[in-house]
Amino acid sequence: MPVQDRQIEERLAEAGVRYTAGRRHVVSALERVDGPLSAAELHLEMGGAVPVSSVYRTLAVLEEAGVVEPHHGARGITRYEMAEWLAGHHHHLVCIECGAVEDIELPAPLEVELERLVGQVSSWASFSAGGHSLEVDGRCARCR
Amino acid sequence: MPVQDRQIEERLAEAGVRYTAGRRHVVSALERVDGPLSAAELHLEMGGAVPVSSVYRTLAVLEEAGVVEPHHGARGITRYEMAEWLAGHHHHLVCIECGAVEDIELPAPLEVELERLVGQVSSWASFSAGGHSLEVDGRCARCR
DNA sequence: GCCTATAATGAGAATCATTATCAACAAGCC
DNA sequence: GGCTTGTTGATAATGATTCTCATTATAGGC
Ligand SMILES: [Mn+2]
Ligand SMILES: [Mn+2]
Ligand SMILES: [Zn+2]
Ligand SMILES: [Zn+2]
Repeated sequence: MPVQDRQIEERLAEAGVRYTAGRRHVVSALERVDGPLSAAELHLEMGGAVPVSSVYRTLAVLEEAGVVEPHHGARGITRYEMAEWLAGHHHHLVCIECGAVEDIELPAPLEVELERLVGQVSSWASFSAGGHSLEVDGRCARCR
Repeated sequence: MPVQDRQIEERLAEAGVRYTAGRRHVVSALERVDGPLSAAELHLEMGGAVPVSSVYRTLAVLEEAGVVEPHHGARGITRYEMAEWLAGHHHHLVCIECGAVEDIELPAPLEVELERLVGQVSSWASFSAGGHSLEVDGRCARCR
């Protein structure tokens, strides 16, 4: 029961929902993989332990509580990953062939620069900026 | 018939498809608006002149030919905009409230830096990079 | 202009991800 | 144990997108 799990439990308590076995399953699957997963992919990753309809509802609950974040990809597929306050800030390599998403981290100096720019350009556009994400698309090692 | 249209005609010819009236309608609607549009939104924008099923097919043809590019948003909705070689390279401010997407341009120096980083981190990940896009999410002026 | 081959269109059916329902179930509390 | 309320899971409904196929338009060849 790592620190993370305590924080998640707490966050769900604040949201007024229980941290049930099914929800723990989904969280632990998301923690174990390295990029965002769709409901169907999660269902498989858990060996069918949690039915698809429950995966969807669980993801909605976790998103509402701020534990996971959605990522909208090709073919109308939404994948989820642990929220940034749990997984750390990062960006994505997206394969235009198979849709796989890989996490990447930028070197701190560029990240700082980006952060500064985002604030600047946002205020100029009267836009209240929350997060940001750099998406690089191309072909993954398997799809070359 | 602006320069753009010549280039598009040429590109479609290379792709071995015709630049028909319906396809011209869709292109001109996308050129006239200021953010990416979905198939349904395009259908409306054109006053129903092109049936929805044809809009979808047309967008697929235009994407295949590299004339338009998809943008994947919430609720499984895909919106299209003119490709970068026609509209210019830019990034996006995405409103988490109403879904509106606004185009932004980064200052050249940061763009150069980004480009360099994208190439670097991609080769390290055995990833063949195509384009990249920085998405900033937050609340637009209207939704504050 | 007319013919023919081929590309494109449009109405509707089919598909697929997601969401809503609702009856059965589990947890917390007295 | 009963009671209350949150949770689950099978299934139906929804909505965006894709497919099908009969019809129509277009480009050449004559
Ligand atoms: Mn990620
Ligand atoms: Mn744009
Ligand atoms: Zn791939
Ligand atoms: Zn807005």
